[in-house]
Amino acid sequence: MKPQQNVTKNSIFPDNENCSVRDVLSKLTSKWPMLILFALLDGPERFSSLQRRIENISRRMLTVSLRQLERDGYIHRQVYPEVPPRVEYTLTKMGNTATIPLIELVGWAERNHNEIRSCREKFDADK
Amino acid sequence: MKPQQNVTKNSIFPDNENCSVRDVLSKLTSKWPMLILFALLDGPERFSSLQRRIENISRRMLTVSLRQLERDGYIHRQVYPEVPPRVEYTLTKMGNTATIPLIELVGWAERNHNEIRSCREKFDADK
DNA sequence: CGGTATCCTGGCTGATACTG
DNA sequence: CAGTATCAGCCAGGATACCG
Repeated sequence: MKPQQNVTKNSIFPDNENCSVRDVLSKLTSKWPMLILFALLDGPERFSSLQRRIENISRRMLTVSLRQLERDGYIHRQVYPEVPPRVEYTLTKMGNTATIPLIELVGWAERNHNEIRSCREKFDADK
Repeated sequence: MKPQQNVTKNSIFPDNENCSVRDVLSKLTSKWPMLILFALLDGPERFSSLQRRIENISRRMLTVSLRQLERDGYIHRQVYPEVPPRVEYTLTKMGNTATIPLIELVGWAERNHNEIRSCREKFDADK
């Protein structure tokens, strides 16, 4: 479960641009997608409900991010042919497993953001 | 004005701008800082060695990212007053613990990037 | 060697208006 | 309700030149 075999001093990650590790992570951890995955952990959600739960996301960025998550297989988009239209988003199995390491990361951030803040203040004071 | 919060399900993360969870994660997982932390896992590194090991990073972005990591307390910058100058960067204790969930995340990405690629191709073919 | 300073561009992003 | 379309601004990030 090592990140790579580069325990020696090789270069860190290839920068292939075609779904490399860098590519996966950059999309997964960018501003909105991560929050969307978390919002879907409690079960299916509709577009407007997602927008309410994710503070400050614009309709446009919600659309764009949902499309990208769907494209990469993290979420499923179910359209119910009703009037008014209803669309529900759910985590796929892969989307679900992706949240596991993400939750770890969030836990770390919650445990450490106070220390980070104080480091930052100290650094700025010394300048 | 913020919209009323959902009664049943809460909003995901507050967007405080002052070292909140969102703030910590956005800096930690952005393009270069994560790679720098990984490069330092094997021990102290000098500026030029880091630039060699992190493919395609510019001198400028390496400087900027190192400064930010130092400011937030992830790394320590040690200057040796020699000629020519020598500067070594090392992970702090906190920086070290940060890599634990990050490595988990990288492991997930490595295990899943093939499936992500195939999802993506399927999605694009259906359009 | 290990950076700064400066300029500049492309892509991310938000705002607004419109629609099936 | 659940989007699209269009436009404009900003800033992360690259290129280049210079410096202690």
